[in-house]
Amino acid sequence: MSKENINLPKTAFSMKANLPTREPDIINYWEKIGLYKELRLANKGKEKFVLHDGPPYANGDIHMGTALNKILKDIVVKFHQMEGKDSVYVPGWDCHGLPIEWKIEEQYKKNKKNKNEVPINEFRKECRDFASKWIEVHKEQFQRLGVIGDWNNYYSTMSFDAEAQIVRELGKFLNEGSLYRGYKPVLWSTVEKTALADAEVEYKDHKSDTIYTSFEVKNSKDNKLKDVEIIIWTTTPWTIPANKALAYNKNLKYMVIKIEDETDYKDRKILVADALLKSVLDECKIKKFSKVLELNGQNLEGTICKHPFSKIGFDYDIPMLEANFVTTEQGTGIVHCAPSHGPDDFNLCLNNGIQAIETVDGDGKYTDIIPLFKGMHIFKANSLVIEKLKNEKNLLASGELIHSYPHSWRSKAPLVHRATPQWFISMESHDLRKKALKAIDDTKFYPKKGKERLKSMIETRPDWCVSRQRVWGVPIPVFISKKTNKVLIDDEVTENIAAIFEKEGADCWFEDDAQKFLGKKYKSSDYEKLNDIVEVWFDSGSTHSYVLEKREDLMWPASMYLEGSDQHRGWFHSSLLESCGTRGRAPFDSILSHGFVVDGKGLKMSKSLGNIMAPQDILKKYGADILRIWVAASDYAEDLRIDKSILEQHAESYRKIRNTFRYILGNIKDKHEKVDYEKLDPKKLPELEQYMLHKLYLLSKNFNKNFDRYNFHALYKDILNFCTVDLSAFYFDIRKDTLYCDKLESEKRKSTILFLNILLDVLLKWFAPILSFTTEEIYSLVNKNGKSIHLEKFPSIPENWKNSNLETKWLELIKIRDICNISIEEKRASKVIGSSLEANLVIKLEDKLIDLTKDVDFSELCITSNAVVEKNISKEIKVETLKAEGQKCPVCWKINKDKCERHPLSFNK
RNA sequence: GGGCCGGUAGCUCAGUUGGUUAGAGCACACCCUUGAUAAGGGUGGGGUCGAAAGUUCGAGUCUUUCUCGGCCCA
Repeated sequence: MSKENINLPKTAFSMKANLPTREPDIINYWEKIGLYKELRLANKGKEKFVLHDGPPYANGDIHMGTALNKILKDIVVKFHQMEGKDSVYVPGWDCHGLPIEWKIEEQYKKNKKNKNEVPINEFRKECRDFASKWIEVHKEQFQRLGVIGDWNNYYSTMSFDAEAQIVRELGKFLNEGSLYRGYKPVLWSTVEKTALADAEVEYKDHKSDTIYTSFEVKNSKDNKLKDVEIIIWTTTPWTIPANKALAYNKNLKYMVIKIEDETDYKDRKILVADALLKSVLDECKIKKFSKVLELNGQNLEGTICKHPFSKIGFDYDIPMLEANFVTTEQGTGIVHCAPSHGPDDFNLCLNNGIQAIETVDGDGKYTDIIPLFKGMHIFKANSLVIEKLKNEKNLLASGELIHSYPHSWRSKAPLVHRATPQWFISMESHDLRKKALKAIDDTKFYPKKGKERLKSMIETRPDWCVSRQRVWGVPIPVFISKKTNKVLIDDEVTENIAAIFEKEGADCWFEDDAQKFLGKKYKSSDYEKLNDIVEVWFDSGSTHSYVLEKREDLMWPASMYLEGSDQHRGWFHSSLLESCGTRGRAPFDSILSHGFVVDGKGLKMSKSLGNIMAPQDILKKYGADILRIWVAASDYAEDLRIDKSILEQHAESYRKIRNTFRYILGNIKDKHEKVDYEKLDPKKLPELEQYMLHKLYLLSKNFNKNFDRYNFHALYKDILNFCTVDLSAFYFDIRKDTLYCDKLESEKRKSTILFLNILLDVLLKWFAPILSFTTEEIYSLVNKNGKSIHLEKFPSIPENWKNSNLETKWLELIKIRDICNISIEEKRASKVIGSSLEANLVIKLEDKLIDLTKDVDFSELCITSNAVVEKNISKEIKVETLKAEGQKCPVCWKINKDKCERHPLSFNK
């Protein structure tokens, strides 16, 4: 029997996807038809959805994290697009900042060039070129992922209009008075007279002087603490003159002992942590003593002490403050705090209203505010401090220690923490914290836990330090009066600077005459021009002002910001503060945050573990659609695992989806007929198709629900399961007989083809935001209109596809079918039959089920040659499988005693 | 070290306010098919719900401790 009498599927849609080579062609196609422009044109005037792109740093190839972020953004944007909104996506890049400065400096090092000898703007130009280069690389890489956006009109934080607007934004804080000058410790090299970033620091061994000294209690809630002396240990005696506080841990136990040795400390009572008592006794060579008192850390609350130099010019109160950074690893369990010389000290003091001040100048010499020591270099001060402590009888012990200590990567000189003048935005002066907390309440978070995370950070964060002593960034546009030392506050000057930057960029700030920026109102000789730059979080935190507000195609506030969960402290945070400070509300209506990409075991990716996966490699091996499936199928609320086997699994699912489409396309012979859903009368279709329409109805309900909650992994799983369970293993399997063996004119076959057309339409659209390439491949196969699947809208499934009664019935039928399958399998296992078409079924049902199934042909449902239903007295469903006897029809392969009813002629040949 | 979040079959995920023998798909095993064919179908095995203790008639779900992992901070 030849095969010309049956309708076998035929399609140009290949089983093998070949995504790595096919996808770039599709990108070219999108480019050719100007897809992004088409999208804007087609949706002009519709309600906008603006996902504002958090700018990645323009430095280095993209990694899995960036790929995840961009794909997730693209999926969200496309969903809203197909929902019927004008869903605009403008990508951007973060360009200023230290990492790029390093890269250029590294190049200098290689070429034996000295940064300090290069004119600043030459250096800045190299930074700019470097960032530009990486923007181009990123653009290619992002587009390769299938991300659709305004790639030709992207934004960057280093464009002239951005630099200008950043100045204006900072000007708003300056003019309202919430931007102020304060002091903050930074790692400082007294040799190079410059601040160093963490990455410029090398740790190596250093010999330090160590001391144990004492702070006498002046006041305490606890009377027993009167005349007790608090002992501290430090490796930087030179910071003692800058001491402002002592820190204790409320969870530690402390001990007061009375020293009885014949020393300066004879009969004095000292306090140390219980856990460190032994080591203190040891180190300070205390032989004879008696225990006086044991107390909990919390009893130290509110205690005020005297400085060990209180009699020689340091007569001020030293409060004891609670801090969890105090440990019992070494020392005494009490930490001496100099807010100008340590980040911990600084933060603790700041939270308790003690400001850092400039105690040491850039050369490393004490400033005038330090009595006794002013003008002295700090590294020479240790011995003097020790001598004075000894004189004051407040030196319990001294020694030396070799330990790991920060050094400059250039000069190799030891570094110190030094309070330097910095610019801060106050959290309180203009209620910034309050406004930001209110804004968080008004924002929707996906997942919900993001809200608490951001909130707790805003609640406790200190004032925002926005200045950096660096080169590659936007200058802080501030002048300080030489006479009064006051900051010049004048809107006109700020605007003048902004206007100049807009025209020529910010470089001119460093080289042009200050008069140019001051205008005619002020004389440049009266003012000092600040040379600090704005920290990059302020740059990117202001994108809403120079991107969302300025561009016609966007809107303020954005519908959504979507970033990794680390951005709760980063971009979400800085954007929120900047916008609340200048506009009183958040620049976003909602925040979607995703977890981090980790390896298959849940460990973070690192070079040392050798578990890094590069998106480039995945694209080469699997293609972007597989990566997109991975994104869609993973729960972004948690960390996302990825490894070879996980990708392999998704590639397997992809094949299932691809074959689902291939089955449809093959049977409709690549000719898609549009179906008018509203005009379709389900009742005119066979029940199986009616039931499948009902399934689509349910699926669409879930689809919408999951989309509303941005639950993509549930949404994807639903459609995937529909393809495998309801289509491949059920509907497709059953309808093969009709499609292959029924006449083309048969109503049943026509209904099947009609349903396949509906399926193609619905599945293509539902999958499009995720499988952007494959759906496009199919779309252009069946539509030669030069359009794109991404210009389509999601189908709206009519209410009359819903048929709950039918569902109840068909769930029963499927239950019976399952039992039939078990029965068939038994016969197959015992080698009575092979194919299910070699079976005849005898199904025994109770009356109720017989009624329900009277018009049902189980041989069709179970793909057997024959099936009869008989009455069963009990409720149990019983199925017997018999070997079908007779002749196999050469067309439909059903076995009949008589000639095949459908194909009687086939036997003659 | 601190704050926050998380750990359910090999994998990706479901498991309402605590309530039958903890589910799905994939993967796996075996079988069938050779008219979706580097496809398709059927059946089946697989989990001490990270660990321990507690509350309860009853805990994957509540509490505590521990452990492992992630992000942020120090």
